[in-house]
Amino acid sequence: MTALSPAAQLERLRRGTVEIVTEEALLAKLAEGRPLRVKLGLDPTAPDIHIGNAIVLQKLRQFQDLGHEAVLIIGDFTGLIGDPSGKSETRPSLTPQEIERNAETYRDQYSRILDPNRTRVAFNSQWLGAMTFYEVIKLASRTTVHRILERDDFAKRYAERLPIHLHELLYPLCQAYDSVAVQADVELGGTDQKFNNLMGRELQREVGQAPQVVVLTPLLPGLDGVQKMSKSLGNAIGITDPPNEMYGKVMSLPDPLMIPYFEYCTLVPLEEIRALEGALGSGRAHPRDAKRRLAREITRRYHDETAALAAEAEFDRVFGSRELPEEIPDVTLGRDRLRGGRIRLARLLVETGLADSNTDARRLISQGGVSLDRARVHEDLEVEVRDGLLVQVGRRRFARVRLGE
RNA sequence: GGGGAGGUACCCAAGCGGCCAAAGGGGGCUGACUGUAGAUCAGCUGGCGGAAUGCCUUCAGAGGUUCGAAUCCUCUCCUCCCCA
Repeated sequence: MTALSPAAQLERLRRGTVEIVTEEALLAKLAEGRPLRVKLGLDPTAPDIHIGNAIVLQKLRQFQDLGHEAVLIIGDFTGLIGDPSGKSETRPSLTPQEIERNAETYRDQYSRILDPNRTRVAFNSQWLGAMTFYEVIKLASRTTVHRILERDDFAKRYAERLPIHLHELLYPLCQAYDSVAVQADVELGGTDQKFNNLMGRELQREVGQAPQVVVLTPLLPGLDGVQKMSKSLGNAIGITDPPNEMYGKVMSLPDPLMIPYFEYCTLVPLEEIRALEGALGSGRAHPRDAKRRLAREITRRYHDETAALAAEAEFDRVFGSRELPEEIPDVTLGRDRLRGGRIRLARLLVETGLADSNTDARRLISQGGVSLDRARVHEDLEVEVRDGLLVQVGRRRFARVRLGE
């Protein structure tokens, strides 16, 4: 256990959270002087962590560093039933083999942030799948429809007369039951999990357990600046993204997102962030420079200083002075694709994967987005292909042609 | 069980017999400019085709009416509302 006093621990844990229900309760639990069991529920889909869900994982890591115990709950059972969010598609059912295989993947992925030696991974099918229908009904009797409909996404869908499937109403209960099953002292989650986590408190109280403390972390807006970061929305920065991509994605953030990103995704001291915010507001700081720093900080956090600086240099080269990137992917082109060493340009773009279809390729050409060996080509003509030909689409997609057999 | 309203491209949403590959918005892509892949402005945004008033696929699914259907009819699946 840490030598830190309960108050000092609370002080640390509070940072970067939106709400703790309640701080008094957390303080009391910390004062018990035992390792607390901190629960975090995760989606059962393939784990691809982005810097948004990394926020809550980092909070969990902090608990670990203070000597507490992390329990990751993979919602394989809840995920198997269907879709709780209403928006996304019904999830594909996972076979037991897939679940088994995922167990390893989860450990591997999450150990990038968590301390693997202090992390327990559990699948909720273990207890939820074992329940009899009788037990399910008994569980359901612990709450009321009105209570469940208070959850804002249900309330909203109800008001808008959008479909709400019966089993979706059971989701909060399932998740709450997870807390009962592992006897959680604390449950972490994004602010969108507030209702479910609070339900855990209530259910624990119902069955005679001490109610868990709920710690809520902010949801990070995605690259579009509107929706929350999510891999499926294509607005995410993955923590395993290569440095160049990570740096570039940060640079593409809308300006107003810089401050929240500094706050949630970097270790820059709060006072410094406030100062920067003020400087930006008064025009004393240049937004581009602030964003460069942000991109460096984030890239450094998931890679290292060297990689961050290299990514910055690369970014300046390609987008600032519009020079060639350091590495250009080779694309092998079979000689059988050529006619007398030549090929129609649109075909070449498709063959090299720079365009989705012939029509797409033509579109790009006519819009002036295509260059061969740095020279713009405006017409879809037959072009001479030699080994090493540089094909470019837009500012950031390159391919070096390698002639194969 | 009865009655009513709906299911349109990546998303939202118009269209309600030909002028519909299908308005508009979002998203995406390209260009200009710049402070970056930010902001702004402009263009593009099913596929095949050198091109065409050309061909193919698409308006929940399957049939049908018609010279011609996203648009009309029948059945099926799905959603919402009202009544029971």
